[in-house]
Amino acid sequence: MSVRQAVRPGGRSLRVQQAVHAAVGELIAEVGRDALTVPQVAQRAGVTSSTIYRRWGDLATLVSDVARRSLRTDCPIRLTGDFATDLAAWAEMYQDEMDSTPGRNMVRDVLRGWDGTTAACALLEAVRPVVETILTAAGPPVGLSADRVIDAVVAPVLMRLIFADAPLPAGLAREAALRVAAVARTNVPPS
Amino acid sequence: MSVRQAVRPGGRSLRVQQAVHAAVGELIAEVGRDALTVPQVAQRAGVTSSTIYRRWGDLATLVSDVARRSLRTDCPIRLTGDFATDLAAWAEMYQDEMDSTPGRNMVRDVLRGWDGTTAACALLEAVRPVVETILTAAGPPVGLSADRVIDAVVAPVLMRLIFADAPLPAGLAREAALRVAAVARTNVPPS
DNA sequence: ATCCTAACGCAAATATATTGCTTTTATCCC
DNA sequence: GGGATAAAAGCAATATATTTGCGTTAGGAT
Repeated sequence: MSVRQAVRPGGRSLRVQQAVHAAVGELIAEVGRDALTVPQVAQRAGVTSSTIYRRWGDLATLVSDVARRSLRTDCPIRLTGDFATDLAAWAEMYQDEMDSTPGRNMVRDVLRGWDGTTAACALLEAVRPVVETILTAAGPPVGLSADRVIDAVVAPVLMRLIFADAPLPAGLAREAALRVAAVARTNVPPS
Repeated sequence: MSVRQAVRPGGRSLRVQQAVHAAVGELIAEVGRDALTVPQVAQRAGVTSSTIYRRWGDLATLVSDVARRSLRTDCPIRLTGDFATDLAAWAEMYQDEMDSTPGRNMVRDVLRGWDGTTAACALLEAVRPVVETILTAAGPPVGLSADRVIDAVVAPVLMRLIFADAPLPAGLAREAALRVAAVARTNVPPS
């Protein structure tokens, strides 16, 4: 039921993994996630169903596995060194990226493969290094940890994406970023 | 695939619903969520599998449906009228309730039944009236909406519950509540 | 009381998931 | 290179779950 990281990282195992991942991507585009089945993926990838079941456990885990790999972890923001500016710019980009059709699909797919007990997924871990980069570039504001920033900026986006009925308000993440930056500034002893 | 609210709210339909819900609760306690199957639930409830498939669509939707009903929506906090005090007290209670085994299971079950497109679920809607009650009892602080409070207090709890590896830090929600209350205070013109 | 039909039961047909055993083939070690 | 080893894949039989057509039951309305 759990994804085994392929003990053998090359050769046939790798080819099978690539073929299966590609098949999932193609078929989701063709028939949609809801009509996707394991036997279908197996046939398209040229493997047997039992291979998929043994390696991934079930369809949700497989799709979740594929979805995770579409996460971008880099920070395509030009850093100015000004904390409020940098964080706001990144926050805006983050919200746009998550609140898109592929972004929402990815969140949905990752959650469907979640087993509920172990660590949820890489969704947050992909975000932390970026936030830390922005923090250190700014040198970093008093009393602000990456955790605090993620709680303030990322959490509302994810929460509303999943649980809220209404679409995300424009500027939600950007304003949260500016707010948390402003609070940090008030904590700085006024020289 | 979607939960049809029983068009007939009484009689046999109601009895079937109650029997099925009870069976789900019992069997989850006995064999665990992961070993639960539709035929098993059907047998325990004294109905046929096709009844369950036709009415709920699949197991995840059924379990999600049951989980939603275990949400408590009332506010068991004695309101003092002081915003910071009341919100902090509720936040602490909320975190404790969500960060328990039944709380985490509920979140997990609700998400597993999520179809990813429509409104996620009642998890947030159950919280909003409570926050609004606290806000109005305090009369309400300048520049603070229920949304803002939920973003600040509830979002980090839910996000970490789902996506974070580490256990919830003690006092996470309480401190977030105090922080948002403090910010609100600074917005009030100093009489 | 009688009609209407949503909801259920039954059972057959289909689809999906699991598993024991065999075969292939990376990888390791000489 | 060449052989030993075991992980990973294939195959096929089996078990389990899901879907579906059709007849039946019983709320709820007239």
